[in-house]
Amino acid sequence: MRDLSSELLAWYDAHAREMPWRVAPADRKAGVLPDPYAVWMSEVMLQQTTVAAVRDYHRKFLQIWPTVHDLAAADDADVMAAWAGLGYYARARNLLKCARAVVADYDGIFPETYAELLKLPGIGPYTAAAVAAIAFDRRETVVDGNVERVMARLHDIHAPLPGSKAELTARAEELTPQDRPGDYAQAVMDLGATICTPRSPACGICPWREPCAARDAGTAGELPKKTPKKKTPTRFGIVYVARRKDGAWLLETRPENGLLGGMLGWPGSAWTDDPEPQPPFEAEWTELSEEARHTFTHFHLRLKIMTARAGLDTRPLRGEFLSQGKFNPTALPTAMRKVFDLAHLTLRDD
DNA sequence: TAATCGTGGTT
DNA sequence: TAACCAAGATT
Repeated sequence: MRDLSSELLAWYDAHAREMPWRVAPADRKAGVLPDPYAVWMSEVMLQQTTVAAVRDYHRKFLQIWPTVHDLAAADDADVMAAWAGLGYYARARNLLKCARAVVADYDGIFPETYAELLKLPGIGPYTAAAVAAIAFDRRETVVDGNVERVMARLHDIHAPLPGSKAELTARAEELTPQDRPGDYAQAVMDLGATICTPRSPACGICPWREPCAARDAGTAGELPKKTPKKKTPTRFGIVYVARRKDGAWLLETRPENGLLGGMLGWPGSAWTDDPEPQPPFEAEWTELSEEARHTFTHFHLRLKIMTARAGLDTRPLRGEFLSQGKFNPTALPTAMRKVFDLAHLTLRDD
């Protein structure tokens, strides 16, 4: 039986992608391991998110909060504001919970085992394996979208995801080597990201082209199969953008759970087929000519924007006025940011 | 188990 | 343009 993992590691030694939080294979061979905090941070940010999108956020977080102690002591609102734009905001809430748990329960030292990591907030099967393997070089098997795709092709597995996940995981586990499991984990993912891509895989230059069953069968480009998803519906909503004469904006912190949970946003209606108007205070609300459009994972959203001026004595039913200096539009999630971009000109300073 | 949860880039 | 896709976790 050929040593597939060794062949992939040889490829990785020459072709590893460069990432700020990653220790290059040559340095790892010299005994260097990365900062577990930086690795954990990167893996959480990389959940369903591209490396390109993560880079700047990772740099920013490490600069503002260099250690897990710093992050654990941070204000919730500051962390959510720093995460704004990256999406999947439950990750940011769990990031903070996890940092506080590591400080409180582990004296600020990240646990090294899969089982212990898995107990922490925001750390699931993938991230627990990734941190254990990459930060501590433990023999754990990462199974992300890349690994699923590579295994489906290597073994020419046509059963559709997500049902085939267990089998793909088993195939991945039996390939994980005792030596350099951390580099191996990163190697499979690099392979999937750069060679064994979803469409038009570069089989001609793949280090696993010879043992690859799908390459042999000519089915690589159509794997892995996935059960079809239903198309995304459209929901509607009404948002209210109000500004006080002193320049303050009316905003609210959204509930912890649910869509955009814990993030700053404009008060407004629920997002439904036919939303009910819910002005946050009595006023002459003016409808903006253009609506804000945004697409989430599972629905399209169209927001009608109402604007009004508020008096200094206005007491809103919901939200609170944030002074000009305290309100930073970059702290808004993208959907709310689009509303601001459309509305702020009509409410500009007098 | 299946639905929920963002965003930006690619095809 | 619409669908697809990205180093998934949670409930």
